Amino acid sequence: MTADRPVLYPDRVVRIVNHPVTKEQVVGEFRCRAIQEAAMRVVGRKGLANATVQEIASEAGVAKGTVYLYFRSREEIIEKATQTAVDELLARILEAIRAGGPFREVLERVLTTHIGYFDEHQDFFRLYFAMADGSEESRRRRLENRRRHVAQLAEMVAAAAKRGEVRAAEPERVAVAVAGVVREVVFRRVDGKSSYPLADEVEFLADLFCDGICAPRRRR
Amino acid sequence: MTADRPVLYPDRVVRIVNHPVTKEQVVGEFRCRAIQEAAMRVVGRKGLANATVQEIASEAGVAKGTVYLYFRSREEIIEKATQTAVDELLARILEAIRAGGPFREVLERVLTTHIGYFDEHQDFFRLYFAMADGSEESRRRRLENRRRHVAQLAEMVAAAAKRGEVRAAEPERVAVAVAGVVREVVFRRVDGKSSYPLADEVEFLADLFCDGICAPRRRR
Amino acid sequence: MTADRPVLYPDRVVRIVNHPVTKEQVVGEFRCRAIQEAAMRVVGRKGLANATVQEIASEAGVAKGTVYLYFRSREEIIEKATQTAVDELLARILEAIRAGGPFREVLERVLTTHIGYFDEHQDFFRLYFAMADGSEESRRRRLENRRRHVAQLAEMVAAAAKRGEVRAAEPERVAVAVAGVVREVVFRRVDGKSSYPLADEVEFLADLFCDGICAPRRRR
Amino acid sequence: MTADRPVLYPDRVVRIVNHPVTKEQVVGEFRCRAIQEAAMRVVGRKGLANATVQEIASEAGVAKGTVYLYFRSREEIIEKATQTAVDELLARILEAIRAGGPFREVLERVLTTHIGYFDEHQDFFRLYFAMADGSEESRRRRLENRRRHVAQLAEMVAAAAKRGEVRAAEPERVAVAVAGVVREVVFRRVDGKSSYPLADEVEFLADLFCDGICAPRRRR
DNA sequence: TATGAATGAGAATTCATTCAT
DNA sequence: GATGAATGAATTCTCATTCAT
Repeated sequence: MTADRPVLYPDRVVRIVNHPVTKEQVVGEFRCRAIQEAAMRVVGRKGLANATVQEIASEAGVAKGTVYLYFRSREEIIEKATQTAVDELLARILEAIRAGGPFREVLERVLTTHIGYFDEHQDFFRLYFAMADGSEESRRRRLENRRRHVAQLAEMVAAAAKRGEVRAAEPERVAVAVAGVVREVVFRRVDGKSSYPLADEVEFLADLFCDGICAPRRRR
Repeated sequence: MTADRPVLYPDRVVRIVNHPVTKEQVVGEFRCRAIQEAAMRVVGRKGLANATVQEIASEAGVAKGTVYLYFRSREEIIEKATQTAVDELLARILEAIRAGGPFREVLERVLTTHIGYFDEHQDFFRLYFAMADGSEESRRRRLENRRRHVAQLAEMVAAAAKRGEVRAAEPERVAVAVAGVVREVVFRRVDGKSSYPLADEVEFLADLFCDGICAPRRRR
Repeated sequence: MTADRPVLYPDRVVRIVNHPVTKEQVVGEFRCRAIQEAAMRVVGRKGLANATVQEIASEAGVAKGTVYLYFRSREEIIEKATQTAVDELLARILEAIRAGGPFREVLERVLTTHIGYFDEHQDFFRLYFAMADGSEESRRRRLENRRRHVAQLAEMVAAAAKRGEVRAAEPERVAVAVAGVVREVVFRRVDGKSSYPLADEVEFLADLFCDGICAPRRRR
Repeated sequence: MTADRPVLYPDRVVRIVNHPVTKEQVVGEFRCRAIQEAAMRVVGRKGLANATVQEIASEAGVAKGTVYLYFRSREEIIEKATQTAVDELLARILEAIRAGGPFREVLERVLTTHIGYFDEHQDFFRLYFAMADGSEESRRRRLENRRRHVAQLAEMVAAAAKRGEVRAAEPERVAVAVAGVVREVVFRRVDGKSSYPLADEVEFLADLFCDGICAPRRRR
């Protein structure tokens, strides 16, 4: 998990299989991953519109034609690469939520996870934040991801509301706000405009969401 | 000011001139505006990368070549269209800030202005929020607009802090948060995912930023 | 006849007309000439392929549309401009030939006239020497001009042969050689590669054609 | 070596290699050559300005895009095609000069080589004699070729002068004259205006340059 | 399977020509 | 007549995708 080569899949994958995995499958999965990661690095460098299949292939160390053995089209590469990384990100956030604890603690863990993920996988953010320039299908997928993301955050808020830790009203809207703020903060961090330590960033945002800015600081 | 045809310039323009404006100038300005607006609609429909000069021209009701009488390149169309609208948006937000009053009131006015602007000019949001894949110049311009936007919001917060209405700390970070939340909310509104009345949306966000979500609702 | 503005027509034109020339005709001819001269200057500056109608029009001080009142197409402008200048050049050479005298004298006069014409009308040479990139018609015209040119020179040689001043054989081939050498010399002069005084250039070439390079210099 | 398909490279290429040439290299070189030759034929037919990449590609029997696998731009095709052929031509002329012998003999060999080359590669002459309308770089290249050509001829004259075979004065100017005459003669031959046998053409020109036209024919 | 040469649809841009004013 | 805005055909170049080896 170096900064140089984002790993799209969870670090440890437990395979529960009863028939052996053929070498072809292993190689195939390895290629898929390599191409997706290459796509991300290229998009990170050049932007979505300027990421050519040729450059992605070169970056992945394969020939251009090979890419089409694993993906049907350029769009599919982008799509799958995004999806793989989003799934990973949302899985981590979910984990952070499920770990439980007081709301403030959970919120901080979620923010840390989220912002930290982008600190680590800077190449990914261009993909994640690109407006849907692609097909209708692609657009739909992005919206669905957004929905899942908001739903997770809303679950976190709703749970806290049930416990009486936060005002009960409209967890989804709060979730939207959190997502928006994180996006903007990540943008500034990746773009080099801001370089607060992660913990500091998280504390500031947790304060903001918990207490607003009108009240005097309550804790810590 | 229909949704169909965003107007890029202030609604009422008072011309104080003593020498008449030639017809050519008027036609020229009209064409420029028509092309910019067409560009916005096409980008709104197809996304930035898929907006071709041909389609922009058709949308504007002119031939492809005509576009190049008014703009040097596709990039310039996009650039100018974005800039015209951003200038207009930021001018309105600034006005909302300068009108003064208690923080909560100012904040609500700003949110209303901002979100309302995008409600009115839905086509514009893809341009405003697009990652800049283009030239270095284009990238710089976008960052500069972002900077201006945040600076305005920060000024609002700083003024309130001076008056003791909000916690003094770090107006710029608050500004970034506000910008992020508004972006996300606008995205959902334009995308049809959310249809709260504008006033409701504003009140919710104002509450959030003023009091956070941990305290019980304080006012209203 | 300034270097700045080559005049395509003989300096003094004696009109033998019995009905008055209307103002329209005068203006018309003036415009025609202005446009042709402009075309030459532009071609001289930019090359044939890069000389646009717009730039020719601007150079001539008229609007683009006006050009089409006097010429049917860009090609016709180029065609006519070339033709006018070629006619002028050939007329001068003919004059130089017709003035008579010993061969050597006539040859020198012709060379002086020819090379001198291009020294004066440097803009013209690009047109004159351009290979026929245009239509079949245009190609034919150029060949015809070449033929006339060679025929004139051949007449000069033939006359001298008749007088026994030069070897009788094949005046046309000699004429071709003279035309070729002049073209090359002019090219170098205009291109700035060579800057011998005109008289010197002429003397060298006259020596070459009269005596070859094997014999010792005979005269002067 | 048909008139239909000028061969840009020397007829017999002796490859002294100890590692095998890959098939890719061979195919690549073949394509390069095919495209260059196609370019020449198209320029020969349509003129430099009217030779489009599409037509060159079709003539070469490949798709438009293929051309760009081997050349960076239309200009480069033209440039390289010209250069390859010019290098070949000048190499042959140099060989003719270096073979030595009495001036008259060398001159005849050079003229035979030069005119003969264009008799064989008629398509090439439009490229060789075209004015350079293109980039500064392209212009420079053409001048440099011209310079090399003249320098070679001048060397020939200078050597003869040293041996006392010709008047010593100004070999370069003589060289320019020779170049000019050859150009013109080639032009007429290619254009179908003249169809003297090559040997006859050469003898006539050799006579002209050696003895001029005033003296009675001295030899043969 | 892997390759990368070949393809050709499609994009931006230019400019000769037309035509309403 | 004169103008210059408008047009759109034509051109160069790119790049996703295919396919023979």
